[in-house]
Amino acid sequence: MKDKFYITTAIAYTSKKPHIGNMYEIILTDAIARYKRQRGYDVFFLTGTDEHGQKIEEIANEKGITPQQHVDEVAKVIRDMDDLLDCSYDGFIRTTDQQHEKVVKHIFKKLYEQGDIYKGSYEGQYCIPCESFFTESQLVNGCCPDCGAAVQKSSEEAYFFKMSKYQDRLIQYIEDNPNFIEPESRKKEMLNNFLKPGLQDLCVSRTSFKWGIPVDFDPKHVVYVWIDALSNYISAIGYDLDNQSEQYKKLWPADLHVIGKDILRFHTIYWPIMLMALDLPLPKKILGHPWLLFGEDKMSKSKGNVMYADDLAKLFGVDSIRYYLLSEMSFAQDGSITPESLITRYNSDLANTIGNLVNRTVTMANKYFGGVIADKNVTDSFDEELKSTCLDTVSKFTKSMDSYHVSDATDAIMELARRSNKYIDETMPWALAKDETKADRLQTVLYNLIESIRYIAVLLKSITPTTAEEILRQINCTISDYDSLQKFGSGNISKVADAEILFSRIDEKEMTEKIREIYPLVIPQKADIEKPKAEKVKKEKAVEATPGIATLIDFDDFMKVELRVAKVLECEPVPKADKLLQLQLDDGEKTRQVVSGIHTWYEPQDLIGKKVILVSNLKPAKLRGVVSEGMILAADASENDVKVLFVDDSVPCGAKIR
RNA sequence: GGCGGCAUAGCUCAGUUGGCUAGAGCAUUCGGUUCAUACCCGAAGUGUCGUUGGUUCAAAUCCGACUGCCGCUACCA
Repeated sequence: MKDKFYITTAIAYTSKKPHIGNMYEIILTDAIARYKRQRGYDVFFLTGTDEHGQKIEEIANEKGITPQQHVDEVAKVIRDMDDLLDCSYDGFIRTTDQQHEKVVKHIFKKLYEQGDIYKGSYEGQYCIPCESFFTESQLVNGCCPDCGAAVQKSSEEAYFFKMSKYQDRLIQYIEDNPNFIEPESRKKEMLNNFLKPGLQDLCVSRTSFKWGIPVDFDPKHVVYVWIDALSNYISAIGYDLDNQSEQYKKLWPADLHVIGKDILRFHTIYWPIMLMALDLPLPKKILGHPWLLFGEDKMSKSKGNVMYADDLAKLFGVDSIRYYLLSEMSFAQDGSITPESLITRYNSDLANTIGNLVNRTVTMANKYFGGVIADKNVTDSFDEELKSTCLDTVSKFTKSMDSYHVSDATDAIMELARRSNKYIDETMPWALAKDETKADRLQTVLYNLIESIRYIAVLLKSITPTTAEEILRQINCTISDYDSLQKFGSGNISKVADAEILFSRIDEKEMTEKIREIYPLVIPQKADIEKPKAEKVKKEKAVEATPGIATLIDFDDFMKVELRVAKVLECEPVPKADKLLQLQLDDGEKTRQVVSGIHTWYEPQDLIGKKVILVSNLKPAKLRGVVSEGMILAADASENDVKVLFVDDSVPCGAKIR
């Protein structure tokens, strides 16, 4: 009986059309799924869409349609894109599916009834586009640190999940299963930043919007994103608390969740804890993949550097896009897409190396023998090397795919293609063709070549499925199972079809123009090319000018900072914080509150009645929930000591310092 | 501030448990070839393997310090 392999992508948020970088995840997952099928696994590949939340509600309102209409539209766009890119998913879940909603309600209720979820209240700054809450200190200029949109203060009744209850069990699990989180560095982040310091309870419901799954027993709440979205992995395969489907019993636990590095925390902490609370086994592995950047920047609409897979597929072909993403993205490091690199990789790898290899070989077979292929067993020393490269390639490919290092696997295929091209030069078929007595040798050479091309085709099945089939068609081969790669010569090929070009070479200038037509901002204009260099020089100069000290600033820059003398009226520690003191200051006009991280060195009585220097025009911020309207100046007296700068008592409060 | 990662040829990166003249792809130059999509093959390369101490018969590879970049995070203000 076949082993099962249950693999998932994260579900895509139905706010807008996904860009090329967003599609990397499902292509990666698809390559792994196809590979596992090739290896004989009974694969179930799940993907889908995350369709709830305030942002969807707002977009629908703006468009004057219902949220359901909106998500129906976008879910279709996403699914069409998946289909276009040949993603061979077996299941497609939408979080608006009735069955999913039912399961989520049940899960929420069960967790509430067993005391893992309790009612409390939530306060924070909420970014609607990102669907996330932020603390004051996370904000950048008072706006969302991710997208830069304005945030709004929200405080509302909410349900919370008691995360801390399970944290020790989870730490234990992660330590017992060292490969649970990959890449390794991400595991350390999770452990050191969240688990070891102690988990905060997680807010799991909202009342500020309606577009979500209502909480059964308290319908003014809707289930907030995590319980809703994460449950898809079990609801999609028929989990339902007390009545679990056969499919669920077969598939769970998942073998691999493929997700973006940005949502690792939710998949490696909250999701496992939810499962523990439900008394279900944990997934076997979470793979946090890197991002595809545009050049060195994150893709975003506002930067104008967004490209879409459907546009690019029209220009380059679906398999070229798949190949590009899979070969360009390494296991743990962010990858990069630019029109130039896309064209270069296409030409050098697909057109010149693989495409040309197939074309020249099949052409020769037709030219010299009318397409007939046979192993006449007239060998030479070159042959053995080619054969062993074929076998080595299989084992390298296998090893890489088994550990999900897909770009290493594509490298292995390219190596074989290069080796095969070299074999042609070594054996010089065109020279053999001139000598009739060498016809058998020539047959053998072509046979070996076609067989090594078969290896390439079979291995390409998971990477570029259409191309793989096309190559097999041209070499007229039906034996393409993975096991047939065990032994060189298993292809049993006797006659090839006509040669047809797989990837025609692209003219760089022409293609660059075509891309510029679609994405005018993506191709840098001449003026922009000089710019980054200039900036770099500038930066270096600034550093040079002031060795060891910060960059020099203008007087005007300094005058932007308003410093005033203020008197400490009251001072007390901030509750639940051991480094923070909360001060009430007289700034000459009014009393203002400042929070300072100096409790380590000062007790309240050391400060009360003293006069200090206040940065009075600092944007207010919240620290540990307490508003701070400015900061007081202190000096790093030594590595581990801080001294507050006190001012002579004769200086009046509010006096300006300059 | 805390935790983690990375610094190798012009560019993008490989370098397994320390071992002979440090590798690949792309780009560059030169040569070869003509079956093929001006393609392929070969050669030339350039490298103080971030800086600096140390361990060792031997270090890009191990340890310490420093510098720079990146990621995560915070009771930084």
